[in-house]
This record gives sequence, C-alpha cells and structure tokens, in this order.
Amino acid sequence: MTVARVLPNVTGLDKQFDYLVPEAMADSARPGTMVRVELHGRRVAGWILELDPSDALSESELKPIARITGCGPAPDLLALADWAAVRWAARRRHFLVAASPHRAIPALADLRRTATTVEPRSPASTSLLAAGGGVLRLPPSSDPMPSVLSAVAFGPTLVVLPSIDGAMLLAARLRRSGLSVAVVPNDWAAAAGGVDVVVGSRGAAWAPCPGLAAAVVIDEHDEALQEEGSPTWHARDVLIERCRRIGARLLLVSPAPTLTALEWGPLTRPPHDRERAGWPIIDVIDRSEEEPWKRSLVTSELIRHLRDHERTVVCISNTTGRARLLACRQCRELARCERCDAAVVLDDAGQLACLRCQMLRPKVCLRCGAGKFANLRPGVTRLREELEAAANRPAVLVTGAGPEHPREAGVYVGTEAALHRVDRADTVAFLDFDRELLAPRYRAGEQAMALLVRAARLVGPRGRGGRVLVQTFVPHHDVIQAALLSDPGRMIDGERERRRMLALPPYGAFAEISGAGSDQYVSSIPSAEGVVIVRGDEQYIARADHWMALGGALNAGVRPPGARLRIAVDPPR
DNA sequence: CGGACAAGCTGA
DNA sequence: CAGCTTGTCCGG
Repeated sequence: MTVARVLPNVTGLDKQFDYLVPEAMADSARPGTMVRVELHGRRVAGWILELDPSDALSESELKPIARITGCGPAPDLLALADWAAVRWAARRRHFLVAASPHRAIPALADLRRTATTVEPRSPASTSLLAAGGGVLRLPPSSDPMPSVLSAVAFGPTLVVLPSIDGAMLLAARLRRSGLSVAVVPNDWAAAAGGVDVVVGSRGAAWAPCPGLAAAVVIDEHDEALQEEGSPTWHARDVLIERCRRIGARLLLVSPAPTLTALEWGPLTRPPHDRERAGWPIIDVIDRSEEEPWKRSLVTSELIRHLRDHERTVVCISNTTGRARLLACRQCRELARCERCDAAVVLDDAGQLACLRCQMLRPKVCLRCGAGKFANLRPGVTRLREELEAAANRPAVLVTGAGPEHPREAGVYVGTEAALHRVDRADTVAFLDFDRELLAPRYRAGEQAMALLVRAARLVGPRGRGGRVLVQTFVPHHDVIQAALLSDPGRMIDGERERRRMLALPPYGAFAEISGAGSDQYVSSIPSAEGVVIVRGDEQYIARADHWMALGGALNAGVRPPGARLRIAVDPPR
C-alpha cells in the first residue's frame, strides 16, 4: 500500500509523519494534496509532502489518512516552501498556508487559456523579458498595463501588486482585452486549472500558475510586498527564486526600484525627458533658513498653498502608528502594541489602540503596570486646527483610525494614511519629511522615496500642475535631490556605498531575535562559519554574508517550547 | 500545538 | 491522600 509523508498544519510543530493511503484515495493523493489525519488522538489538517518515502516506517505502525480535503500547492511550490523556510528562518507551514486555497477545492477547474495571441505593448519590457528579465523604471504617473501585456505574450503570467484593489482593477482591464484572468486568493481553483494571467497582492507570489512563463511585480519598491509579521517574507524575493528555479522570466517594475532589485537584474529606464514628465513638481522648503525661535511646521510657503482655494491640499505630518507617541510616566517605556510592536495611541474610550493591527488593550504600561502616560508628540488633531486657521477654509482630519472615505474637503490633514485615503489632490505637503528621511532604519531613504512616489501619484504629473511640498532641514539629501530632478537613480550610488560598508542587505544578511525565549534560543544555536550573533539593547542581532547561511544557522537552534520568540529576517521596520 | 500523564503543592 | 496546578513529553 502507498505511504504518504504528511506535514500537519499545526502551529509550532514542524515535523512530518507517515500515513497509509487507503485504496479509495490512491487516485487523489499526490504531493501537495491537503488531507486530514489522526495525530495524537486529534484530527488535524495537513499536506502530503511526498509519496512512498524511502525511509518510511513499516505499514503496521501507520494509521490511514482520515480524509482528502482537496487540492493543494503543486510540488514545485512545496520545494519553494522548503527554500523559504531557510531564507526567512521560519517553519514550512506558514508558506504552505500561503500557497494553499482558503476553501477546500475538491477538483481543479478546466483549463481556460484563450486562443488570442497577445500583442506586446511595451518594447522596453519585451526586450528585458526576452533576455530573461530585469528591472523597469517607470515614472509614478505611468500605466504598467503595457508591461503586463508584454509578459503575457510569453505565456502564462503571474502578476503581483502591492494592494488587492490594484489587482482587481488590473484584472478587469486584462479581461476586457480578452484574456482569461484569475484573481487570487478568490479564484485559486481557476488559477490552478490554468489561465492566461494570475493576479493578486503579495500572497500571489505563492499562487498556482501551471506552465508559468513570466512574472511581473508592479511597484517593487512598495513595502506592502513584505509580510509585516514573522516570517517577514518578501513577494519580490519569493518570485526571484521561483522564476529562477523553473527558468521563467521576471520583470520588476517601479518608479524607484530598490537596491535589492538593482543588484538582482539589469535596469531599463525611459529617456530622461519622458521620466521627468511623469513626475510632479517638487518644492523643497528649507526649514533650516528659518529663525530657530519661530520654527513651525506651518511655513509661509505652505500657507500660500493652503490659501489658494482652487487647490486641494493634503498635509502629511508623520507616519502610520506615530501619530502620537505615548510614554509611561513612571518607567518611561514607550507605549507599543503587544502584538505588532507599533506605537499605540489613546482612543476616545481611554484604551490603547494600535493603528497598524487594530489591537486594543487597557491603558496600562506593559513593563511596570502603571496607568499614566505622557504625550511625547502632539497629535494631528491640534495641527488640523492650526492649518484650518491658516488656510481660512475647513480642514478634514484623515488618520488610520478614521473612516475609509473621508468627507470631501479642500484641505486634508493626516498621517501617512491620508496618502491612501484621499483619491486626488493638487498639492501634497510633507510638513516634517525629516522624520521619515532620517529615521534610524537602514531602509529609511527608500521608504522616504516610496512616500514621495505615493504623493506623486496623488497629484499627477507636472503637466497637470501636480506639486509636492517637502519641508526639510536637509534639502541636499540624495532622496530629495533624486525626486527634485525626477531621477531616482541619483540616490542609489550613495545608498550602495553605505550598505556595502556596513554589510547591510543586499550585501549582507541580518535578523532580529526578540521575545522571552531569546536568551535560551540563541544559546542553543550551534556556531556556524560566518554567522555572528550579538546582543543589542532590546534584542539579538544575527548577521551573516548570505541569507541561506543565516537561515540555516537560525533553524539549527531549538525554539524553546511555549516561550514567545520572534525571529525577523530583514524586518521592514 | 495541545492532550496525557507525572510530579509537586495544599488543606483536612 | 484526594484534588488541583504546573511542567514535560510526544505524536505516524
């Protein structure tokens, strides 16, 4: 009788077990198939990893598979999950969940490839793809659709975008041009059956796509392509490896490609005048010129824009989760979310609320249990009043905690969330851009550039009068100059130099290890060539020359059972 | 992970 | 020593 090696879908258990495949199930039991099995007296879900492994236990010791649930990831994705488990020092289960349908799929859908041959629409994309793939730099106000069509001309294509909304929009346009399209995770069965294009957000990097010939990542610079929680996998890196393994072509499209992308493949960019036309006008306001005693976020330049009642102005005061910063009055500990570590704010009901993951908890310090907090940074509420007075017209507050669609106004004031929640504007003003630009994170420059890209999309190109105001004390910073001159390449040389010197990604690998069990866990990691672990203030930092060496060493450690342990490989924040 | 079972603690 | 908590082990 056939034996199946099964990985149970149980958190914290990365161990496989052998089961018998009853005759009746023999046809549908294949590597990747999702099953239910008896484990320690309980029925649990799991995946078949392989059939008839050479070192299987003898049949008399085995229980039968209880039930076949449905289709699961194809064998190449099982192997990719093994790779990802080392790359991000995580358990396979997490990636197999990402590669599996959300609902049981008893049988695959029929093949739905259209006979129409697709006309490639972007010569630059076509020639990059023909050579195996690469990075395409396109200014903020340009349409990625032609690049996608260029990819589709090579065969079945997978497209990953930062947001599911963007994915649905693209899918609708592709359908209109006569192609069969599956949007994952919803159309998982159709995607697995075979369509022309599979589209989705970051999870789509794990989507089924039989005969995958080309993949496209839209807005490669966007942080939404990386998982926030642990494991911190990145859709771009998953697709680079997935395409490499099967020889599929890969195109990374972005107005400001990351250093990681540029180190991976060749860059193609449009002639400078075309790139410039796709960016708005950037107004740099040098705050260091002001008299120190009257330094204010509301500069005279900004007031001029606010008083021009023809223009819709969006004012951004700082980034998500940092709207206000609270610290315990007793022990000075910053108030953070116990689940995702973002800064928390005090909501109207007097509870601490996380703006990132919506978690709520009572107003109590996690470290010392005191209940009084000091406000380290005044919130945007106060700023709104100030700007409304300066603008002489109503100003609406837009924050992550507020409504999805703020009411119509001429002036919006808010956190980074405002860049996502306002549809169109004439001016976006970053009141304190340095907070982002000079943040103590090695990717601060790229993250600041990503904000400028988002703002540029909101106001449109310079030909339509789009303007982005940037208030800063460092007007000659590479990032600001790059946006000012519509040439994102200008920030790369400095960035490359710095990261090489400090052996930061992509020139080195690192991970943060934190949580209650980290002392015990770190001491259990066997020493490995080229892997160094040092103790920082609040966490351990593990470093190595390469990701796989780092992940291999980290996975050789023993995770203390039950203890909360967080391993974040190249965390986003 | 979560059930099983063993060892440890408490109070009558 | 019953009845309960806490900890460790292990699954096919």
